[in-house]
Amino acid sequence: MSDYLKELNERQREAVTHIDGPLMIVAGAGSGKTKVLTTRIAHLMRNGVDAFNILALTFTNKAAAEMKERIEKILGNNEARNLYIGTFHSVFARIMRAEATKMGYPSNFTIYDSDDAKSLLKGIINENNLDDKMYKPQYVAGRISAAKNNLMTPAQYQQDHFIQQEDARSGRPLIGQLYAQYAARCFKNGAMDFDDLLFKMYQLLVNFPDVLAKYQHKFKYVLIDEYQDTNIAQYQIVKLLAAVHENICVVGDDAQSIYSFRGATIENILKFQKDYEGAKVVKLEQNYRSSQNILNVANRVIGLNKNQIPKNLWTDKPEGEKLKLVRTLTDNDEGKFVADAIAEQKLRNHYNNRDFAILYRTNAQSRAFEESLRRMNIAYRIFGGLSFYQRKEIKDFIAYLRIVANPQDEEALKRIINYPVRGIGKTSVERIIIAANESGKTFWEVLQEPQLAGMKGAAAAAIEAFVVMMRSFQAMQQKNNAYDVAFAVGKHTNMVKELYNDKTVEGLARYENVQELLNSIKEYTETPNEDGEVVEDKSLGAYLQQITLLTDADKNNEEDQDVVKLMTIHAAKGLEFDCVFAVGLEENIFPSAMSLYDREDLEEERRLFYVVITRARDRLWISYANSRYRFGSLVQNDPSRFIDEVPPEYMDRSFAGIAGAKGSGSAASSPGGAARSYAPKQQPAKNTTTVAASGNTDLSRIAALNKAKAAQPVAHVPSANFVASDPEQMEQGMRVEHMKFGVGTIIKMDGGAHNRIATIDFGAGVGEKKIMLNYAKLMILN
DNA sequence: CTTTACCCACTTTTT
DNA sequence: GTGGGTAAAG
Repeated sequence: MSDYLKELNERQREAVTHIDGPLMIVAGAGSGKTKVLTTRIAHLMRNGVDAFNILALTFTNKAAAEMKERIEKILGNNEARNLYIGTFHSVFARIMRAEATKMGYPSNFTIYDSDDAKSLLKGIINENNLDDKMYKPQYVAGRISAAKNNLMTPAQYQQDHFIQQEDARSGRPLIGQLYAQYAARCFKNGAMDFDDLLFKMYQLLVNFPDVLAKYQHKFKYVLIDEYQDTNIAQYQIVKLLAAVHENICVVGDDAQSIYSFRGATIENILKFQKDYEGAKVVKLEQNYRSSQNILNVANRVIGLNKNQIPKNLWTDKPEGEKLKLVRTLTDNDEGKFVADAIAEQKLRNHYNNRDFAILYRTNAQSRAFEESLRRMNIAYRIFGGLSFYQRKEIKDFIAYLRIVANPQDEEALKRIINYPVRGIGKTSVERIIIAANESGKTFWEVLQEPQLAGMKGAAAAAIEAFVVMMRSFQAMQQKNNAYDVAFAVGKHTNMVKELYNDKTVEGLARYENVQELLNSIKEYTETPNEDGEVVEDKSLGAYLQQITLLTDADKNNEEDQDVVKLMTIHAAKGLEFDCVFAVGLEENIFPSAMSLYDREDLEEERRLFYVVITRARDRLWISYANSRYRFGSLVQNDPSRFIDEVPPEYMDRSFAGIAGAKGSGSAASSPGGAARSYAPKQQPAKNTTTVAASGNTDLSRIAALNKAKAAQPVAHVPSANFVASDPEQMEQGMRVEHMKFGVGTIIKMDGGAHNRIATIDFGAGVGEKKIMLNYAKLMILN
């Protein structure tokens, strides 16, 4: 085990064996960055540093898990479990859990994900009677997020001239006010959003010197992965934590900085040497991943960017295959082409599914590939997109648990107070919110005394029943574990039963998802604490805080499933694959339409292109479609400008026609294939579409007319003496008159005592209708 | 109060 | 094409 140093090259070893003092590792793509980080941590421990004194921060849970695993492997014991390794967010959440009460938060504080944050913000925008077209929650959330990532309080935001000017110019001068209200409401709800985990952490360290001292002392060695992606808040926190010992090691690659939209600033890595005088700098420039050809392309592409630390990435691997550029007619053809190519490569070069990745710019692009892979019977898995925990049914279920752990959580309450339906509707909720805002009480407190909000009768009774139920769950929490509470919630709210009774396909999936959630909670509570000294917090509160920070990619780490992987390029950073399909290389997609007009933005897109190129070990395809469906309609985009930045000598061009099209070969060999259009087959198609189109307009007009006629109830003029009768008296067989539907016969009665529903046959033209007697006006005729 | 039927906005990228 | 939000009917 002690020969781990032998597996390193000279530069790597230099970085690993540097123990005390600041160290910056500039690690090019595929240069063994993770290996260096993990080996360095193992080396520290070998040299007497206690695992408890090492903090390693990453950006994804996956990276953290991988590091931990690899360190364990090097060390050959389980000392690694005492390390503090995790994402910025999860490590800070863990610390905040211990320290939150100092800041006035409950230790069971809720973590709001972006959906929670947006819905809270939306409510606030409405309360202020602002136009949510102008004040789009997403936009406002973005401004607030940026402020927090720059460590700016609401007061500072409102006093900052530049920002005020910006907001005024964009026609949204009140954002500062919204920020203040949003922050106050989060606090009242006992909740932190993702940005707060950083922002509040910073405030904690600044405002409580004893806390700062404690963690400075604890974390004698600090390591930061992907330093180029840190934002101001992360940068300042790290600076504070490392200030005493200055045993800080950062690893990064400016060429792979792709998170500036999240406030990351490349400045942090560029000024490291100024921040820490005498810092040692090690450059890792040997690439162990990609073939010569792939690397050449990557180097040329990134060379077009102006801002960068000079590097010379090289490899001693063979030249390898050229890149393949593929043009298809449509997005569906692109999907088909990729699936075909995978099938072919598997046969010809003995690859497995797991050796392939399909990488795209936006999550929405996955559909065509899913369909074609499924058709070809190729196993795949999509990473990212909607995470398991963002599904409606899961969020609903978790909302209950959140209230149990933290009754202040208004967002969770609003979410489920009437789900499953229990007769607490919109007006009741509005009243409660108003009462809560006026009295300064929390939503939950108002629920305790619904009379104060002017509630009475059925609504008040429903609220009371709801409160009693929630209290019983909260009482359970004291004695029972998270799973027992969750099980009771599923049972007593009727949620599980309701989903079970929904026999539609989606209903079934929802039911299964909830079962899966319950299972995962069970697993969480039953997994015994690891035998190291670290006693993991198994409470409901800890569970909830943890899962909010989980991404889909983290959920199952069954790495070895033999599946093709589909994900965004962002999600693929740090990963590598034998064969990579970089798809959707079209203007407005990649580079994104949002980045076309700003040099900095465009350079970030180019870095993204660099990232996708450098994911590939052996083979790389680049594809684009002439036209594709976006927002449900067909659009055409030019080929991406990045295609022209690939030196032609490293790239083969081809054209993938429609499946089975004989023209595919000839098109591929024709000159300037990429620019050539596929004309011949389009002539007849054009004709048919025109014919169909003209026919369509008439048809659809007629259909629309018919529909309008049918939808309009047959004009029935109510009798002059029409008086609504008492619904209590209505029974099967009676003849009744309806205000709109006319005269009919009650053929069936159902529904509960207070919600009777009559099925009435109104005869030809109207037919049978189900009428809720409480609301419809009917007159008994007999 | 609840359900349904339209209408619209949505697409960068993530903790 | 989708999912969420709103208006009108039940």
